[in-house]
Amino acid sequence: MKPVTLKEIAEKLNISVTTVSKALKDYSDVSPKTKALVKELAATLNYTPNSFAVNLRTKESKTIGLVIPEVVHHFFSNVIKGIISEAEKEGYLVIILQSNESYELEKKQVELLMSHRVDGILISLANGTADFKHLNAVIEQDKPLVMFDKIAKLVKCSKIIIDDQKAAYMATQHLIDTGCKRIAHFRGPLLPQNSIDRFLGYKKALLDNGMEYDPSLVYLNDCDENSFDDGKMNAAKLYQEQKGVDGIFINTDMVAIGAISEFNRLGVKIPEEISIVGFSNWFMSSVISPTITTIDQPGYVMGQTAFKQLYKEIKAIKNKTVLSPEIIQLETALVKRESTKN
Amino acid sequence: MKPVTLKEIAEKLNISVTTVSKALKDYSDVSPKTKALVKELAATLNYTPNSFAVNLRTKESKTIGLVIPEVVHHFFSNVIKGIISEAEKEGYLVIILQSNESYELEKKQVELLMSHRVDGILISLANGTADFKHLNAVIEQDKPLVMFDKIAKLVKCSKIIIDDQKAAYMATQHLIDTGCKRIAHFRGPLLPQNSIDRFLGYKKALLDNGMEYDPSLVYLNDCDENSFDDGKMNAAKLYQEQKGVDGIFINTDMVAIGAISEFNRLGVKIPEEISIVGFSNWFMSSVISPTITTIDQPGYVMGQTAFKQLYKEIKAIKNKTVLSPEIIQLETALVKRESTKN
DNA sequence: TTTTTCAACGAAAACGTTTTCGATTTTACC
DNA sequence: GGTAAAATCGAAAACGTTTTCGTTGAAAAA
Repeated sequence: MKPVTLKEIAEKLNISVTTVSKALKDYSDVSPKTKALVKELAATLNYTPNSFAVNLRTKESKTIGLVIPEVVHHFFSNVIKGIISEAEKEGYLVIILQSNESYELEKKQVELLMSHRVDGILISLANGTADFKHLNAVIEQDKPLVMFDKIAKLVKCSKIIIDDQKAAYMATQHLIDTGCKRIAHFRGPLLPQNSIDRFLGYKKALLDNGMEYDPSLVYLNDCDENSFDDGKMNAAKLYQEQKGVDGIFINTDMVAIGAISEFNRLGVKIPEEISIVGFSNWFMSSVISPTITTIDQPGYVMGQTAFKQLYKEIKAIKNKTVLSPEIIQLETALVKRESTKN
Repeated sequence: MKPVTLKEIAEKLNISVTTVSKALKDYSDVSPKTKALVKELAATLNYTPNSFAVNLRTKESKTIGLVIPEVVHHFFSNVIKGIISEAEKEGYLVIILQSNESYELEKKQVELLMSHRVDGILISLANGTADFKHLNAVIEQDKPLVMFDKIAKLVKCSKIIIDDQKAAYMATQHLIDTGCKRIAHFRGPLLPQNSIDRFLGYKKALLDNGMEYDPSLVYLNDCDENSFDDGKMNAAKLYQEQKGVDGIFINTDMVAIGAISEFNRLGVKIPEEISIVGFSNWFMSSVISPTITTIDQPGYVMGQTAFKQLYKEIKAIKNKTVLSPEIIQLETALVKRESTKN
């Protein structure tokens, strides 16, 4: 019933706890015979080390924390999967917490993870987060912290990102290349870095192609999310304003799907009357009608990379070596589908 | 730099570790004055208890494990979210592991969680799992185990499920009510209980309505997943066989989406030529064209309920009271959309 | 033979808490 | 003043490991 301990094994074998512990860890100063005896008994008794005690001794728990804005989300699901699969290879477990795009909650979750003494923290910021005390506190305690996707440039830690600006440029350029003359942008919320960078890429593409940048063609969301309804609302607004828009670069596929749904309802033909490019390449975008041209964002690989970097830093701290933060940029690609003209 | 300990607080205040510990936990045998002193110093030093030591002493970690077949999955994402949000209320953290629909991996993950001594385990079985030793091992060690959605009837533990048979009956009845005369079923993999129950519900509905049950109209998947491609392949097969089918009840929305995609490609009109009912009410089903009539499966609530039940059992074990396993059935509902007539 | 070396083991401290139980001091009461 | 009761504190054991440092005995070298 009660879990077996080293002590019990030691007593049954009439040797010391020390020797049992060493035998199981293949120390060189225990004879092959006793090693065999100990290992055999441990196996038959189904011994597993008490990880609470091990943690206390070694000061590490082989557990990391992950804070993301939202679990029910195609991109983040993929990131989670990448992290878990990579962590597993190194024997790490992952505790997942949500910020629900709220700064307050994010702060609380980070503190919770710190109090549980995870070995490191992986985080993608809430859209509203503009204060970084809670993150700097982590770094000051010498606990590895790696940010991914939604990052803060001002925090001194490693970051795994894509080149949002370049990807947005690519997306906008594709609209231009396929004949769009007046291109709007659904920008999403104001704050997060990706939103800013995607906007900048959009603007740069327009200017580089000698097109006018018209601020009134940039549509913001009401709240800090990127929802289906945001897409619908902005599409309805754009339709009503009749500004002669023939192409839209949209911040996120989910919003693009909302927009398409609204345009379908209004009888606006895509891509004949309006071309649309989304962002992220959610699975859904490949099955909706029309299928959506979008930017492929490598969530799974981003998760893997983020963990690998965190792991490097965890090891570095154990060896008391200092690692300077790295910024790792992952490649993106344009996926052409039906929502833009050939 | 190094975390503050009780000992340090005690030394600074010239009192014993015991008193510090008790002061922080509001024991009645420490004076209000010292309580105030201790609490103040603890706050300014930013003291947080070393959870490794607490775990070792109290033999609990306030952490539970969750094993699911797949993270990138609309239904399971919602379950995860429900679990995390409910766990948070009680101060529990959630470690998530994937089985990738593999029995071997599932077994390994459960053992991993046991060796990390989580306080309880929540699990939804892999489709291939037919041997339950790893689960019975958990129960024998007196560790609370709650299964949800994909369960094994033979394991003596609490289960949170829906009435798959009833829901499938409802779905099939709706096809019949809207005029379908020859109804096929995409059954998914053979093994898991839901697959069996949904099939039984389908069959019962046919027979209750005086319709013929034709086994050749039941399509299985190639592998243990329920994928988009399974839907495409089965749809293609059904189309090719020309058996006069005018309605299909499909195991899962993802498969239904695959089927619809294939029918769209083949020019088969939905619902005019073939009506389709899916299962689970994935978000995607409400935006694809045509939108899919489906069964709403309450993932979020299922997650919440599963944690609540697990929590009850964790508390019970702490109090050394015995709780008999409960089977909790959640309600489902038919969501009528465009893929069925009227 | 004596000395040196080495293989094999164990005692004990440490990690930071929690909790029991006994000791001491203060207060209340007669 | 003396006694009983209550209030306040602390010593110490315990949780189960890991690791340092000694100790022992036997084998090897002198």
